[in-house]
Amino acid sequence: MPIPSHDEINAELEKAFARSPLFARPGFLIRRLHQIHTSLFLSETNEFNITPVQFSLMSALRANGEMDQNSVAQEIGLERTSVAEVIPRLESRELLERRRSTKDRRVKLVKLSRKGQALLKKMSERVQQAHDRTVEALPEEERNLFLLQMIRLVEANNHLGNAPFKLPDSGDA
Amino acid sequence: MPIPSHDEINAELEKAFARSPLFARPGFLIRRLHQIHTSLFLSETNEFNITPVQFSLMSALRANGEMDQNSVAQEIGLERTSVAEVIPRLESRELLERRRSTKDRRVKLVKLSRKGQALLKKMSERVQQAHDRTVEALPEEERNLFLLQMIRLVEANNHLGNAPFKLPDSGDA
DNA sequence: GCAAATTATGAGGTATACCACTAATATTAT
DNA sequence: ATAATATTAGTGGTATACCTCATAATTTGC
Repeated sequence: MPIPSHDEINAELEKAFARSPLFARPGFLIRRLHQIHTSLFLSETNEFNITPVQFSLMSALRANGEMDQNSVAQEIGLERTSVAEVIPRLESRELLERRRSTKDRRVKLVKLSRKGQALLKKMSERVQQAHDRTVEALPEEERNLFLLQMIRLVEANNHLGNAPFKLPDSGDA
Repeated sequence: MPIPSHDEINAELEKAFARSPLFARPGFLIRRLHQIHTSLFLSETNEFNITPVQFSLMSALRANGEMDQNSVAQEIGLERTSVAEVIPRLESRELLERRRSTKDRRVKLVKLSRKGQALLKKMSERVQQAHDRTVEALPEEERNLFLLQMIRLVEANNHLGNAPFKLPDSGDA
């Protein structure tokens, strides 16, 4: 099945706008997609009691090893102070370890604990499921284009807000 | 300019994944898009001191007239208790009016005040700008397809967004 | 060498977003 | 008629997400 023509797209859009005028607003659709993905993620991984952001943070630590908190924030595109809230929650569950840098005593270095590594591994299949299910309703041949479009939008606007994330190579995540 | 071929899409995707492995995760991209749109919305409309959700709620009231709070929640795809938090904030600014239904004394009916209507009108151009800028980086001929894809995903998973974990038995509805 | 600027982190505040529980009212089932 | 159930709304709790301000440590400018 090919990607639909402009005429088909526009006809479908007209019908959708009739169902709800909110469908004409990208921001509304993005908010709903965010809710939906979060819901899928939590239901897939509920036995582990980990949120999407917590998982992203731990993934970044697995890929980059020990890091200071600002670098963590840049790796996952999250505001510095939000990261400072997430880390203690994971630390109290002994999924992370923290220590003061001896070179720069302002810096707190964070790394994954063995327990954290093990948890990431156990969760990975379920997490992949959650991401897959998020875009499952699109015809397969459209999914990659959709991903690419989201990437374009994120990269084009990465500078906005206080949580730009670092684009240059970041290993695995 | 036509929509790119599958080969072109896949080549671009490979390059993007090399820039950041997080780009392979729909959930990550959606979270970033949500941050980006929120940032655009707030910077476009900062003189009015209204959030995207507050604007959606007021828009629903403009479209539907007086409603009970549950209906408002369903209109904008927001959890009932979140709506119950947003409404008092708008009410205290006299943008909404609330009264008890005489027919069913449990129900609180909400509607836009004149002040609320005027504010919506004054904001509308800026809000449109925020939504436009969110998808501006896509080639024009791809924007409608992108919108339609988001609509498909939202409609296909609409049952998940409002209350994840609520009804373990159904799976539909 | 030392004040000034910068940087890393944290604390307090506001606003979604959701869950679990409660209170009040309405509906139903017997 | 009234006890059981359902519905509407609110409260308190947790977790993003971001802002402003504060604190401590480093770097810089002179």
